[in-house]
Amino acid sequence: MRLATWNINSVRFRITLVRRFLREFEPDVLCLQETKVEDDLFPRRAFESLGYAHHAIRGQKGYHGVAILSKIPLTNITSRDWAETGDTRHISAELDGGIELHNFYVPAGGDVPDPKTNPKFDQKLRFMGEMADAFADQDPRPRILVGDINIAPLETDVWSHKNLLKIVSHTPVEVELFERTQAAGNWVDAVRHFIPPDQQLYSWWSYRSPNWEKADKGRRLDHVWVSPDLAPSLRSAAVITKPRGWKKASDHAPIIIDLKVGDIEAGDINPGTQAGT
DNA sequence: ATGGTGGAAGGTCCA
Repeated sequence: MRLATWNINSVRFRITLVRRFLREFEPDVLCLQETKVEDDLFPRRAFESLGYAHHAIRGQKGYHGVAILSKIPLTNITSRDWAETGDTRHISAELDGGIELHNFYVPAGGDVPDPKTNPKFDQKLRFMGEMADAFADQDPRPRILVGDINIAPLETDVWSHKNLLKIVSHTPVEVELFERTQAAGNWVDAVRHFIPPDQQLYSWWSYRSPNWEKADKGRRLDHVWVSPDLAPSLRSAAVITKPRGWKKASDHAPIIIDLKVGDIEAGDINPGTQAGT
């Protein structure tokens, strides 16, 4: 099974890029964040025509929004309001075969890394805290958590650890909370499972840096976690950097993981698609 | 201390 996650920054504005990505990389399941569209205006047909018949969509007008588009049937579709944001930042579904999939868009947190003066940062910390609690007391079962977590935890997940220590997304309080959430759910970082932590790895490059590729001032804000029972099924994982260079690109690159589950064998990711070095 | 870019909404917010 091939699973992809991508902060698309408006699914309608970038529907051509989404279709190109689906044709070139053929994931079985695609998780999107920042779809920026109400559910009844979601471009379902574009996905149906490429074989993604099963949809779990939770969106709102103009901001946020998450979606799961799948070739595999989805059941038990649910969503939750985390940290009382009132935003559409989460949707979950069960994949045929029994894997529980959670798709998150964690709040970015604003500019000032102080929960006392910046309500957005406070909300981000509470959001992550609730995520830690939510998965801590569940029975061990196959599950996958993906999304734009808006935190780059490792020193090698940012272009400069020192320069970003006080920048929201890489502050010590966020990193600590990220690690606590990961540990509470016994989550395995599927991407770092294959790409060693001493290697620089990013999934986001700001629009504000004109030559993003050459400057390469990126951060790894997007993540794929799997429950420990699924870790032996992991076959490969990669940040797919190419779509960041496409015309009208999202500022985030998609991530793909391949798993051997059931009778669906994972295809190897094409050479040359991996990020870094 | 500021601005750089981008999408969507709609004369501004959020990232």
